[in-house]
Amino acid sequence: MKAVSGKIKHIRTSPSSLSWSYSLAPLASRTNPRNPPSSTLLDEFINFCYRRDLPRAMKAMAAMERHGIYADAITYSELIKCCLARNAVEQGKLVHKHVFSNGYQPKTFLFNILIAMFVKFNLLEQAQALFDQMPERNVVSWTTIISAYVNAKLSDRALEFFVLMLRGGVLPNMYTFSSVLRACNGLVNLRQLHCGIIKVGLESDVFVRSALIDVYSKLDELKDAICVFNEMETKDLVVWNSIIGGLAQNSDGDEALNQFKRMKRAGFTADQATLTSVLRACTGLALLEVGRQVHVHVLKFDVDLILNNALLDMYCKSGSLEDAKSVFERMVYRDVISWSTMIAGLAQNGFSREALKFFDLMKASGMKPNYITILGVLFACSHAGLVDDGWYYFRSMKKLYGIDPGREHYGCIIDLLGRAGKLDEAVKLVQEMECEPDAVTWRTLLGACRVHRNVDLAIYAAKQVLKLDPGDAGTYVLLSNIYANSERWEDVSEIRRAMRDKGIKKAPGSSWIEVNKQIHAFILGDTAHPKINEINRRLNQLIHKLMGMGYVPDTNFVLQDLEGEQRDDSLRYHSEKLAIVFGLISLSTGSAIRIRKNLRICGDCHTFAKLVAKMDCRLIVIRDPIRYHHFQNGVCSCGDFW
DNA sequence: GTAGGGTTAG
Repeated sequence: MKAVSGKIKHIRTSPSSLSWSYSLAPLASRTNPRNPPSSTLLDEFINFCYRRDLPRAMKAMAAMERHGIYADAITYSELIKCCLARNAVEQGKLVHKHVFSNGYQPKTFLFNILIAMFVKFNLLEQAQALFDQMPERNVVSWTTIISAYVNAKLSDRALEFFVLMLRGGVLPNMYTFSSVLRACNGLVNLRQLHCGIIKVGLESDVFVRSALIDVYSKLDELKDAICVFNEMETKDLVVWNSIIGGLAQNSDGDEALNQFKRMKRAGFTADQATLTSVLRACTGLALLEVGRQVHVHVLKFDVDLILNNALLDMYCKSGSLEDAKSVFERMVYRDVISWSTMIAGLAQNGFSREALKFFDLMKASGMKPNYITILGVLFACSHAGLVDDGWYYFRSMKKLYGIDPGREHYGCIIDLLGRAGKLDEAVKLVQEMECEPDAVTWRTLLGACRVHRNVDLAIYAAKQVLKLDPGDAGTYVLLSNIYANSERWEDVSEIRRAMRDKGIKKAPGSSWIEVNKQIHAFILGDTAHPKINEINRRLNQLIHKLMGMGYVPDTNFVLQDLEGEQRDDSLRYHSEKLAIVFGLISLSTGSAIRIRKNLRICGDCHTFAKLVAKMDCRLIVIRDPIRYHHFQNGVCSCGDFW
């Protein structure tokens, strides 16, 4: 009723319902030129429209049509608002038919309203047909149709209409630009649009700016996004959310959190979108404690599905599955993303059986899995070595769920076969894949060769990786180590030369640990951390103690090592060992040590972590780029299979 | 009558 009170406040002062038609008399002047001079039917119709009485208005409309009586565009727009509010699609279509009955041609305004109605009802074809039928189109007509195509993710079509609009000499406004910006599919047309915006003097509009920030960051042009953001004198919440979201989605979690602090200092209160992005930043950095703080604020928006999904993911990716499960259980609504997040989260953390149990529960609840759900399921199978189950899900996904296996699904099965030592079958699958294998596919096979020490196949797979991804430093190092191990020194120097010529350097192994909501970073053989001397002293003592318990540092890890060429002593100072020791020094007795790494963990650090977890009776969680290791009581959740 | 921000994999 909100809209009604705005429109007819002046005629609702009388409490008597009988006075309605009398009071509405001035509105009858909103008559269509086709109408007879005065009409009770029309008065009634107008009355029902403004009272949002859809059934009676529809009846009155039918009666009017029989008598050839029509209302004005404002009245029809009220009726359409009512149809939209009730999602009354059929009634909306009847209004459209009524307006055009007896060959009447409405003005642009009413055309626009009808087009907008069809768009909101998701009837794009009808909207387009009406648009085509218009004798004259203004900026609103064009913007409505462009924005409809943008929302339908038909960017090319949206851009085509934008060009047609310009050719037709219609000047775009801020509504048009905020829509069409979202259709940008490349930097070139984004820059052109940005110039156009400046030319027509719309660059200071907040809607246009937030769209610009969003599109620049989606195209990975963060510098430009930040530039647009910094130039703004007045920012609103959405603009802040755009920049925080852009940073969080581009793996710049640190900066996203910094901007979030600035936003709060500027006096803004976070809403659902802000918190979702902040959680995503925490997820990327595995900041469990900061994430927990955010959780407190999330409670205000209890039923927000997207926000709760982001919370779930944060807990999963911080290795805290118990928290994830309790959030999941408390969620009022769950969608396919909630389920997929849990399944993938459990699988990545090494709880494959539980992941598959969740998949069964999901199906039992009637939820239909999607492409990503199946990836999580296959990931669970591959990381638990469940060959038969993996094949079953892979072979039945098309039939049971109508999902065609993609490259990533093939990758999971190649991984599964490779880990299980079935390298021949894995190679066969690569050859039979319905899609072209990419660098990731070959790297998966290479990983399996590393585990099973198949030198010839490893060399072949590494060469395929380098053909498709010539800048992959890890593969160069691995290949060089394989050659070194086979004493193929000429090949070794060729690889080194290639790396030198191409300027390829391997990123040093780094680990991060959160202590008191602060992130501490360690790199291989670190000397920069303020407590490094104490860490090294404790590390040496610890290694000595562990060796007494039977620990033998594994220095022969040529086919295993992903940290690079360092051997012997440097093995001692792998970044995760430094981070573990720092955790032992800094965290209270018994509390979990959680570490995030940029490279995959090596065999020696894996053994080390198992022993430390046992000796110190605490949980150690190490997250690498692919999966998670939960070390407890001398064993790892990955079952030494990674 | 037409506009901007948030979730699962890789």
